[in-house]
Amino acid sequence: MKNGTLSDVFEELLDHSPIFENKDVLRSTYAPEELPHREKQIHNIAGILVAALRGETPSNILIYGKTGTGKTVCVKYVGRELEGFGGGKGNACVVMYLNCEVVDTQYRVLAQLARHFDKDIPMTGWPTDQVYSEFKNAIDSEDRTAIIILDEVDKLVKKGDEILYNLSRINSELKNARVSIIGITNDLKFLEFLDPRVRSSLGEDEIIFPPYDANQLKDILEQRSTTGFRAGVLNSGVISLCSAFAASEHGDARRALDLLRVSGEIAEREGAGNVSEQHVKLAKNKIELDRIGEVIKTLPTQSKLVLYSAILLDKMGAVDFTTGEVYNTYKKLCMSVGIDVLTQRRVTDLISELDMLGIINATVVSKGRYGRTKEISVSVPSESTMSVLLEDYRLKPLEDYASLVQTRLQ
DNA sequence: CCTCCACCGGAACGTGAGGAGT
DNA sequence: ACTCCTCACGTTCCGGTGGAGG
Repeated sequence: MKNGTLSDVFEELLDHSPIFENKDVLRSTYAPEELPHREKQIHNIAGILVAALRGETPSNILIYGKTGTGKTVCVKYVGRELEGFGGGKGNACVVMYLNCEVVDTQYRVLAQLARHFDKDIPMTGWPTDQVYSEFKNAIDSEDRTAIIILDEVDKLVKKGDEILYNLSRINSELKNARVSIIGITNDLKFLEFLDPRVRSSLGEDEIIFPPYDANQLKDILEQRSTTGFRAGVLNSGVISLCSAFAASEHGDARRALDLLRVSGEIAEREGAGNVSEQHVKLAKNKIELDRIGEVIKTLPTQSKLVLYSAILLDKMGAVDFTTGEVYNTYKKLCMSVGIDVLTQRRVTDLISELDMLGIINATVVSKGRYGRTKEISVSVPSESTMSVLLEDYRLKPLEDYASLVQTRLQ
């Protein structure tokens, strides 16, 4: 009987999410039919790529823009349309998308491209030349235009720009097919590191994607929310608030969408019938906390110890404490963990770094007769931060220490 | 008004890892 | 295999300082 009721619950939740109609729409990876405020850029790209439909070689394109400005989604969109259109008109177009953060070497890029034409290329073992000619033959076997999209192309260049050089010259070795390259990057300085020959050929055309402003973000969120959420669950100010938060950062649409989706998730978990501005604030907090947690996890051990000392002091009831106090507890911690003790000079630097990251608050104050120091307070929740810190195996011995403080408090 | 605390923070230097060049 | 260079991380040394208390 119990099982029966439980599966009813699953059934209920599966079929009728009270909040979401289709959550995938609210992910930044989803490609919608319409891309608001990118008409100009899409038009530009299409204008360049249309040459492919006439059987000519389109110019290579370099696309700039910060994260979350819609570069990838726009290029993919134009690519899809082009492929579909070209098939109907008899001028075949092949669009290949590669994310260079994943495929980050010459060999892998070529192998991936060749596999697109159903070639069997082993993960490793072949000489790169052979993979190159395999790809060349495959592509040249028909009269067609191939468009290669290299996303995050700056990642590829870090390991040598030979591949870009080869690809940009491949047209002179082909008889039937034509190749054009679209590079996408968010690193504006990346061109400087490039071989001049590659630079001029890759950057025949350049398109810039500016960040979105709050109103544009609002349009994007509104458009997605109509299919993403059930009708009427969003309170009136929710979308404005999400876009305002995201716009005040970098105009990052990815952030805005995350914020909206997480707000919905929180509302859903609460069992609320609709999403309120309060949920957005909670979501902003959650996202921020996740970010901070990530930062803390990747801190160097010494910084973790310093932070741990600060949290201990905080838990012992001190509201503000000084560099000296932190340093003293830090020294004790180092002893009990068996890690070298750094000098106070160095620790002040670490404290400043933690301050910069927004994990602690440190301001210099003068206490007159009693010297001049930094007043420090912790600005993250101590319990959860402590457990994140204890995940580090080098800090394991401190678990006892933590419970010791706990008992002393009682 | 002067003193003097308890630290701040700049400068120069040491060290070892990792990359480029040859 | 070798040197050379850079870079991050730390140390040593030390001049500097806001303001409570005398």
